[in-house]
Amino acid sequence: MIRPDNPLIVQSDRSLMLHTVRAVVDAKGRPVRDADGQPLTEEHPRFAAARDALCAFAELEKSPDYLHTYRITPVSIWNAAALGLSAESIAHTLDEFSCVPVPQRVVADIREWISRYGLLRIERREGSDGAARFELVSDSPEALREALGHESVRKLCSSDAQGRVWVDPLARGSIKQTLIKIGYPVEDRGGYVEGDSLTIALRPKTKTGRSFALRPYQRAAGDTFHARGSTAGGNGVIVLPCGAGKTVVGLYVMSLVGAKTLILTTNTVAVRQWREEILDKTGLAPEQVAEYTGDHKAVAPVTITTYQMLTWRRSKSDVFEHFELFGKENWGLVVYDEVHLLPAPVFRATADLQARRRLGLTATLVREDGKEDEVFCLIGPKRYDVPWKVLEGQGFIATASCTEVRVPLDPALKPAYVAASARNKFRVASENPAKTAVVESLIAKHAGGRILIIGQYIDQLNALAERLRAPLIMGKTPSAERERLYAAFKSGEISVLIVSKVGNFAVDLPEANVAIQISGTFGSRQEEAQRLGRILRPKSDGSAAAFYSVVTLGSRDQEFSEKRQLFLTEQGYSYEIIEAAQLGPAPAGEGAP
DNA sequence: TAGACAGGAA
DNA sequence: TGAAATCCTGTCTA
Repeated sequence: MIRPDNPLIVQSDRSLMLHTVRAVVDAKGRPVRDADGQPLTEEHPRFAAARDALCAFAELEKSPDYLHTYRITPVSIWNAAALGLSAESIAHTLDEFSCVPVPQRVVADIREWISRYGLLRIERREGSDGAARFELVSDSPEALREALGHESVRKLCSSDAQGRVWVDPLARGSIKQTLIKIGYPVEDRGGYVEGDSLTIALRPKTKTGRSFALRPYQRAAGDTFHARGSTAGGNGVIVLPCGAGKTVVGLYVMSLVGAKTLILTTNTVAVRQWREEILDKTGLAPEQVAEYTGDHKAVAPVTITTYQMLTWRRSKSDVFEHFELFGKENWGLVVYDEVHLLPAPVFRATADLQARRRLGLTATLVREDGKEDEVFCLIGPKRYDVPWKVLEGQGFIATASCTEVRVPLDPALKPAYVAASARNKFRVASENPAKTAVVESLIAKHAGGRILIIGQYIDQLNALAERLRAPLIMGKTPSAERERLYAAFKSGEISVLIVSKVGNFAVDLPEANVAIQISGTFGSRQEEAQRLGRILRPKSDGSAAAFYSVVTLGSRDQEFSEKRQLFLTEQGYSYEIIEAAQLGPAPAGEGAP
């Protein structure tokens, strides 16, 4: 059936095209034109509903102004299957929003993939000697035969005289990795070792005396993950926006599991923050919570460490000396903070950890290295997520407007840009000095606000710092100096702070309400999300936050900027695009030497 | 024993 | 695609 009022087109290559706008028509169905004779458009009335429905099983690929492109992939479908979506409900959603018939091929693919989820299962069998054995089973003999047809699978298991297939307990992870590569996401019902028990109680009041209660979505996320009585519970990933309290979800899951816990984070600042949160919000005593880092290698019932610590090697050919931490205690739960950054060697270690409960926490499942399938089979499927806009609506994160400001390339740089090799063009465009005037205009526009300026290149940031006479924090800045500047920013003593990539991680500046991005990593979607996250803490006066991305018009800078925006577009943020000229000239004298 | 800093790694 | 930041360990100083 053709329904021209619908916004979606499903193509047979499994890409989805979603119209964001439609033409405005008069009573007779003729397009309405503006004064210049251009057809008028309005937001498509079904766009928002379609976007929210699609994000459950498709990944946003491109998001130019009028037409968003999604893609359906096996992993996106399997994550949906793990959340309980059926092929019928997905097909129904596609059909509901589609303006032309949905290709049967696509529906058939979705059916095929969904049917493969859980087709192969790992089941636990108690041996006569009481030891657990793991059997690879399937309701479909052909599927099992096909899987065993692969040499790489056969290596990891053994068949007995009855034709039953036993998985080597140490290969429980690697066989799942192997099978997902050939299109069989295994459902692991092998269960978990309980680990040494440890009572972890959440306090009704924090140590600092503030009342503390789980937010509804935090409780729901933890409960869904834990889901007692189900062998499916106990592993998987919880996806929540920056600033939505992922640590608290971690604490809640720890209290539900009630066992010794190993927590892996990205850096030492995060290690300390986790420890403080645990001591502040649970009944655990300081000696029960240890930090295992370069400074201080302690192991306790709850131990927090970094990925880098675990993956450290004396030399390239050497062993990972700190992997033994995984075996130092009888852990009942392993928490992976920022699971989208999990380094490859930790995947290997995690493959051996399939008998432990595993919780991944992240703001986005998307990895720039495309290892989503490894996260899926080794940590687990997505168990819970909340769209950013939903939390915004409930007031848990601040409202934000996103604006992309396009600046022409400084004429003086044109020859350099043209002459630069493809790889250098990006840098030349990123460091476009014409961006300075835009930044000055934006600062003037938001006078009285707390403004963060975020960039990638130290030279560029240095120049800007000098011109604006604003302090700059970068990697080399000693931690004492950093803390002093952060404190001054929080107290309002300084209103403009320039940060390099250090600003991507673990900076808690709840007061910041304006962020201006002047350069960023090639096409990193999650970096953009992190940076917006910096200003999403709810403001005490409930005011909105503003995010600006300053890019050079018609350059590689602009191309990558489009890619960076994908994730936030998926979450329902739209970028208003303006030309630098619309901001008006930079205020005279501002920051002049 | 703590802090500062250099060097290497991914 | 490349630059920057981070972390680790080890050594030196006070």
